[in-house]
Amino acid sequence: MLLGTRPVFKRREYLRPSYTPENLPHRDEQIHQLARILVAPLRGETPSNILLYGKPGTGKTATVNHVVKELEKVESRAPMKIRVIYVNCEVVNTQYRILATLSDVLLESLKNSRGEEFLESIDLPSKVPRTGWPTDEVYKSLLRVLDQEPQLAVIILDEVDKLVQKSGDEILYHLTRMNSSLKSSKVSIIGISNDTNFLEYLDSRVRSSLGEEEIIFPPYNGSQLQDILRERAEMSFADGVVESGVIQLCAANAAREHGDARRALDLLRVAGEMSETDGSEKITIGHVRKAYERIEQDKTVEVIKTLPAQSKLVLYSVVLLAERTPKAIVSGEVYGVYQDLCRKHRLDILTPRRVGDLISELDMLGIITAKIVNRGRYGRTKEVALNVHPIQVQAAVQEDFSLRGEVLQLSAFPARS
DNA sequence: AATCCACAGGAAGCCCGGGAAC
DNA sequence: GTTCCCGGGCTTCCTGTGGATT
Repeated sequence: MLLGTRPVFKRREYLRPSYTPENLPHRDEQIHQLARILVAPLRGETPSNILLYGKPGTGKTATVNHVVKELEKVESRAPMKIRVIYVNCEVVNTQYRILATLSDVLLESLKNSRGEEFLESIDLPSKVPRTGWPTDEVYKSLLRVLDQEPQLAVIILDEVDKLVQKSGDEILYHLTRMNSSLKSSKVSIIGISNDTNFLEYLDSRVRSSLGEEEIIFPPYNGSQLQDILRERAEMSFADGVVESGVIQLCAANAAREHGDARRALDLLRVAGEMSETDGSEKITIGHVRKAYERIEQDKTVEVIKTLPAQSKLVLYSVVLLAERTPKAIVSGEVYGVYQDLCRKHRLDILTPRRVGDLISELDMLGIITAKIVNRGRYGRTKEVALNVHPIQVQAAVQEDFSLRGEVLQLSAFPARS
């Protein structure tokens, strides 16, 4: 930031995805629904399991966090303890580890309130080992800890769809039926899913118990996104720095992308950062455009970075050829350069067959375009064109490929005839 | 009309790591 | 612990393609 320039940001963190706002515009209905369901067991009713679903960035996690905070505020007046356990199933993604995580959290809090000796006296460990126990043993100990003191355990399973994809729905079956095995405590499961068709993958018994209550989060539309952005902009930026039209543009962009509020907020934040590096005192529509490009670019670099080494090499071969010649690039040439690269870096050389598949995969990802052409006498082949800027590829490939400072020179390859 | 280039892309099977079952 | 099974990455082998060339 330049000296003497007024800072654009007041509190940048309010625009970060990790921040949960006090106020969630256009989610009142969902908040009330969720709160109503969660409060019921405190009045003695059997808790329901809840499934929340909606596209990414529609405020599912934020809503849950919000309601949970409210719930914890009223805990002192509630007839039983309220324990909220959050599990992100993308990280903790096996049956065993989920059960172990849940047990550990509960054991920890029991240890804090009653002391370690108490745990020993009733033959409970202070921690479930990361591996080693039979799964049903962990399950039994979870039930026992829960019943040590009357409590309402709210188990939040974020990204459950990922869990089911990876480990099946058995764990959900057990979790949703825990209430019938508990004497004094109650359990409420909240599943959060990005996948709207998620329920269809489930066993019918699980489906009916997890989907007892469903809350749907529709995508935000343009004007709703504007409301959200305006509120956050107010909190994050200095007064009057956001030029008119900026909010609208950010909202419109995100509305096109399935009403993803996270995307919209990112866009606004990056636009702010853009104006900051410009040394500007205002955030303009131009900054939003730049921010958009930047985010798109970062996305492709990210995709390339996560490619397997061999694919990177193939892609890099295309880049080298594209820089070398304006002519159409043909798969055979790509393979030639690829071989050279492999030899140079002492990597195994894959067969042309496999490299052909890798080229197709890159095509699917949109990084390159490959189309089949018949060149008569000169055979049938694939013409390959690069869809991203060579610089982006270099940035992504060279970093972790450990090209060991040995920058690949174009001159290292013989000119093609 | 026949030929032939330079591959595309299907089928089958190998190899290996990881998880489940015994 | 061992065995079994599965899936993904990869190779080998193969057949197919269609227009420029002969």
